[in-house]
Amino acid sequence: MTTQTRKAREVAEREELLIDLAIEIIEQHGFAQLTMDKLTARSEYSKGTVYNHFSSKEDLWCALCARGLRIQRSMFGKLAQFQGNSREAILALSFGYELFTLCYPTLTMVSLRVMSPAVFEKASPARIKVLSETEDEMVQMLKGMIEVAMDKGELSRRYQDNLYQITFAIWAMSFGSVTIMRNSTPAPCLERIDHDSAVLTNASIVLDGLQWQPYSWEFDYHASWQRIAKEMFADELAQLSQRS
Amino acid sequence: MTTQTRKAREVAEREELLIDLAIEIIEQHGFAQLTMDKLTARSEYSKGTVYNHFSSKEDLWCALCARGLRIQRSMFGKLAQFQGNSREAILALSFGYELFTLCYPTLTMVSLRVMSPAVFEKASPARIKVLSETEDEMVQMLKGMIEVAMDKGELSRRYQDNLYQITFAIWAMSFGSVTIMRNSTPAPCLERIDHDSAVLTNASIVLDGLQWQPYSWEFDYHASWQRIAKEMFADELAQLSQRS
DNA sequence: ACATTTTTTGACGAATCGTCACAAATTTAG
DNA sequence: CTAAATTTGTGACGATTCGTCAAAAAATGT
Repeated sequence: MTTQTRKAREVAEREELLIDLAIEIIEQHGFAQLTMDKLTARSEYSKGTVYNHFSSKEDLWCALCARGLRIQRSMFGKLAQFQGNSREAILALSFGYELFTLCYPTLTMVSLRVMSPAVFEKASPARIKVLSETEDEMVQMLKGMIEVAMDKGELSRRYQDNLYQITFAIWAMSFGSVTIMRNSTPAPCLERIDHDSAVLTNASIVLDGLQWQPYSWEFDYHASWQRIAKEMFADELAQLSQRS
Repeated sequence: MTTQTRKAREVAEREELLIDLAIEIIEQHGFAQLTMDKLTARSEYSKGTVYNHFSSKEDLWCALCARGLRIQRSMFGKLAQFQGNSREAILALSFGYELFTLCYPTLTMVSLRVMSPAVFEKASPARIKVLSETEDEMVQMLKGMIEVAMDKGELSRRYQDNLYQITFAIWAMSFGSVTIMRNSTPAPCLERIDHDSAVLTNASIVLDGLQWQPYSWEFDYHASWQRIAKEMFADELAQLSQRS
């Protein structure tokens, strides 16, 4: 079955290439300019071939979204090796998520757009399966950290009956903070908060609320935040500051 | 200047009518089916007239979003009269926001879609101004509650230097929770949490983290949640349960 | 009653989506 | 190695959609 696998690999490679081109289009001309015709024109294939990969425009969006989730997963994997107490490990994840949105604003915006039943209905089932599986892998990583923290006695057992509720709280706060800060309408109140530390502050509030020790007043988590940046993401941050 | 004001009123009324029709279209045929042509066809006016109201499709979206914010503001105003301690008052706001997303899923979806620079760039400045002003009014209400709570000694002064950070934390958590729960891809982990109490739980975590007393273990906020439902939104909830 | 200004109209061009009959390439069979 | 069968790729096409604009209709002022 070598020809089978070779063919399949070629198709997969072409799909990655098409996704790269789609991202290029968005970054150069904006989200609205991503059309199937333009993607076709930029590739060396024809419309029919592009439609062989993506059953619809919405399916293409989901493919972009899946790419974003894959990048996030790899960042999370890297972060899991961070040396520190269990609370710092969670902060590292929040840091990673915010950094992702800064490094890949395009993919972030796409994810936001994709989050709607209307899109899921038009995307292919296979694509949606990949999406939810990748997302779940990350949730499982987070859940693992929570279990470890509880075993070590650093996290209160008050919510032990539904660990998923804890993952949800952390996830919702990170997502909400970043999404409002980066995508919302220019609201006066948003100008009054410190964008650099807002995610750290909000994460700290949640972790304090979960009675996850050491509390924010017992430990210098600002130092942790900076250590995460320096030890885990020196490259990404250098690249980011160079860009702006 | 009676003719002037009469004319202006007629225009405003027609605009509200057009927005009603747009919502009808979305609810009957889905978001993607809302086109300027269809809106024109459903109205008794012509395309040019519709474009006199909404400079572009994006501007129409923002108008829908503004309608949603106006409804939220009126719900918030009603909630501000809720009798209870200062923490319960904040819970009432969270309750109101969740109820809004349940009562008006269409407008909620629109708000999510609108949150992107690409849309704001194509919308008219006047429309955006209305949006950010309405949003700010609600933030100010929230801020007022925070100040009262601090004065009464129910809320720790630890974050008193940037009250907006507190409003942001509460807002981000409510928004994040509701958005992920209602719009996200069907993730396995989401099926494991109790959708009815997730917003209350998450809000409680944040308020505990802010050291907002009485703490969640000192007071029965589930009872408050039900009281808010019964005293403030009996009508809306009855209507809602009847629908499903 | 007539001129001027404002509002409304709908046909139009450009651009987009997704399809499908056909062409090219690849695989299989003899 | 050749021919049939199957898979893969092509791009013209119909159906929609967006936003514009010259011309018509209505409203206003004199």
